[in-house]
Amino acid sequence: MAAQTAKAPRKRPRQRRSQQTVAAILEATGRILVDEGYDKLNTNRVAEVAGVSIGSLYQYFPNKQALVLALAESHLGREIERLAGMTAELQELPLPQATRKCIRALFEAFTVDVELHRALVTDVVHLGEPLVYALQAKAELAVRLALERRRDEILPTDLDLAAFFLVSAVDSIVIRGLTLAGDRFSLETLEDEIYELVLRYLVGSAEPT
Amino acid sequence: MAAQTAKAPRKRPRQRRSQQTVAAILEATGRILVDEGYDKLNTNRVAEVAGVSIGSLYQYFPNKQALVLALAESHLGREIERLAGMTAELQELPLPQATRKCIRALFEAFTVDVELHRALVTDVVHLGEPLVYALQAKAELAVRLALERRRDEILPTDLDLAAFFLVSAVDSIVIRGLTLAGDRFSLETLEDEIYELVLRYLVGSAEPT
Amino acid sequence: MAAQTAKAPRKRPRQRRSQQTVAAILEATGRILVDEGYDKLNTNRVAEVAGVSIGSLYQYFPNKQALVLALAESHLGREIERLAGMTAELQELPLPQATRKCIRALFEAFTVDVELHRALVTDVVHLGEPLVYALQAKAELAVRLALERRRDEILPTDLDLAAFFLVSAVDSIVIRGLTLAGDRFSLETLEDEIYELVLRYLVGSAEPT
Amino acid sequence: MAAQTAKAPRKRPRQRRSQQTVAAILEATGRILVDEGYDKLNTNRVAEVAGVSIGSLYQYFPNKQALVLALAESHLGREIERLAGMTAELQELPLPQATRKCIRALFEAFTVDVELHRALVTDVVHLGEPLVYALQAKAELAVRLALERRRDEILPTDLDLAAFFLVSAVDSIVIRGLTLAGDRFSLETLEDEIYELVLRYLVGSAEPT
DNA sequence: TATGAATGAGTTTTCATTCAT
DNA sequence: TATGAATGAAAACTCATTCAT
Repeated sequence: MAAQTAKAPRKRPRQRRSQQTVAAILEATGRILVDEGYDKLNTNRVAEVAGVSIGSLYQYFPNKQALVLALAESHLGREIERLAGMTAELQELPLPQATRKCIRALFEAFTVDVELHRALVTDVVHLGEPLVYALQAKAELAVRLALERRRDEILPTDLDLAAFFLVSAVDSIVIRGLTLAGDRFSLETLEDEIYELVLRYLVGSAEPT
Repeated sequence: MAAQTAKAPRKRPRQRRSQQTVAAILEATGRILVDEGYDKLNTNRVAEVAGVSIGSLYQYFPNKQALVLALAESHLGREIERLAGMTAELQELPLPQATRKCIRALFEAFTVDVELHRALVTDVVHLGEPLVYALQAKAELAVRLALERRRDEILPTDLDLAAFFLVSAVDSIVIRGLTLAGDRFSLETLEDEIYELVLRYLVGSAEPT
Repeated sequence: MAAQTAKAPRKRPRQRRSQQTVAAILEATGRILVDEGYDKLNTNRVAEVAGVSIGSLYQYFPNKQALVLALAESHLGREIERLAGMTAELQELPLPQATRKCIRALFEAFTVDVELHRALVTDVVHLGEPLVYALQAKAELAVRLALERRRDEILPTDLDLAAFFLVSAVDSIVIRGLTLAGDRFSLETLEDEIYELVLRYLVGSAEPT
Repeated sequence: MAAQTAKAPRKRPRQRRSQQTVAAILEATGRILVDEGYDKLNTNRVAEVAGVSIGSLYQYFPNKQALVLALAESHLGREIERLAGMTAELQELPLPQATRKCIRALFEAFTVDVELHRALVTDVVHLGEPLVYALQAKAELAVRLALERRRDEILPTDLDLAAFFLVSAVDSIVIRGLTLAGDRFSLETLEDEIYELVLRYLVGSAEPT
């Protein structure tokens, strides 16, 4: 997993024109990643698809990795935002509803662009470990906060552990449900069963929403 | 110079020396994959690390993909064997003990070489999806069989779904527990909590082993 | 994208600000040349180091060569001026004193910025050969004039040759003394020994100044 | 003058075939350097001229600089050998003859392939500073040894300084004589005058060989 | 006049794969 | 069978220069 090359973007685009360029580049990257996979992704191709010169690409991204990383950051970042926005209202609801809401939000976040999410999560994890870690950490924090407020209602006592478990289990089930087992279970089925899993883990038995 | 598409190993090594060569090549592949990632994996380097000539490598593997695939097959295969051995005895035990045993087996299977497991499951999915799928399927099958016998004792009714859930959740928690959160929780803690998670999911509450 | 061949600066900077800009650009060029060598010198970097936009750079210099050439001209020009100032008074002094004075002048001229001098004389010869040649020629002329007046006192008969020898030897000893052998000999030691060398070459033995 | 990239050759050619390849590459490098200059030198061109694939070039040289450096090493190395071979017999001769012989050897060494020497010494110094330094050091050592044996016959007392002076002066005069002043003085003229310079520096007056 | 985004030809470099020995 | 030199298509990356703003 070692990575010795600089991965940070090269320079921030200041003018409107250059922001469009960067956007076009990232979009092209995503498109290629989704359509053809990481193996087929190369900078020349990206530039071409983005309708931008290869020089422009290198003006903003020092190398291929930085490019993919920036895309991941931007995409996962948007997902994180979505989840974050939810934290507040979670506090007010009773546990079952909060759980339900949370799971649905997660689903929606991942489903905005499943294909891209999938590509990033499978092809690119090895680049974006820190990102994945950050995403996991953010999610755990939110969950932990939610759990703390209900410390008395729930079974788990080590809340760190519980948060880690919930995030890991739910996230991976969603991803695998959408990838490996993409055609075996419907989204609703998955969502409902995750709800059961979580609620039983937390309080021993699930009640209808 | 075009890449062939054949993916099967070129010939079965019959003699001892050949087997050692193949083993060395696969080991080198694994090491590079774990230490430096798929991006840095290239056949010349593999040959060098394996202490074998590039010509010899191509004697046994028609192309790069076949090489990586063979590694995945070999490693995941070993994991599958371990799990398979478990199926029989699971049937006889009461649920809690069976669960305990099952979790421990999964744990041990994945823990043989977590890093490699992780590398294969993340970096290489795009090549070895069928393999990863097979592993997951094998595991699900074992779990499913165990669940079927206790159909009446447990809450989930869709046993396919339940098996999918259990395998996915446990697998991912193990992987993340050992990698992302490697220093936050001990193996025992993880194992115990997984036990809780599973048992509650299955029967609503956990009892001591 | 083809490189033009025009080598003259594009326009004379009339206003103060322009002059500052040009100065900054030349200074940056010199700094990069000295610190990192001709290979690493590129116009974008020069502009950046100079704190000037690349567009401005091309406002004053039609191409990269013109840039480097302008630097060489400016720097070597300053050296030439120094030497020129010396010519007159050399005539009046007796040989040993004239020699002493001459060496000191050369020394001072080359010592203003040895590193830059060296960089220009080594890295850039292939561009600025005419300039280096001009410098050498100017120096030779001065020396030659001084020798002519003492034609009878000195051993060498081919004064062209002698002038060439003296300038070459002194110049190179100064440069190498300050770079390659920078820490082996002090400036005074070098100057004194050059004096010996020159005087013996001219009259067969050196006398105290 | 900073240089951060690896400059050492990549691997030693073991088989006869590969030695030929390396030789062809170096020869092509030299040819291009002489005919078109360092600016026009590029790896593709070198490979093409050498009649070798670009891949082969990179098998032996990690980058352009290493390539040029290897050429310089090989060429200057040959020159050094020539000079070194001379050291022994120098000891036996009387000073004037020894001097004469030494200068002639130097001339011959540099004249084997003047054009290449020139190219290396002008275009490439900035890469090969350590080389130039080594060459200078070797030469100084030889001269110093020769001077020591005649400590009583000569004027200079600081033999380190004297050796440094002689090597610097003679070397630079030869080089400039062959480059800047290439058409002004004949080789014989140069050689004779250098002889005068050296001998007068050493003993105050020159005698015929 | 200044700015800096954009260009793209030109170079460098990699690496899967072949093949002579 | 083993070796490792050679190949070259393809990818990565640079940088002098232009031009819209």
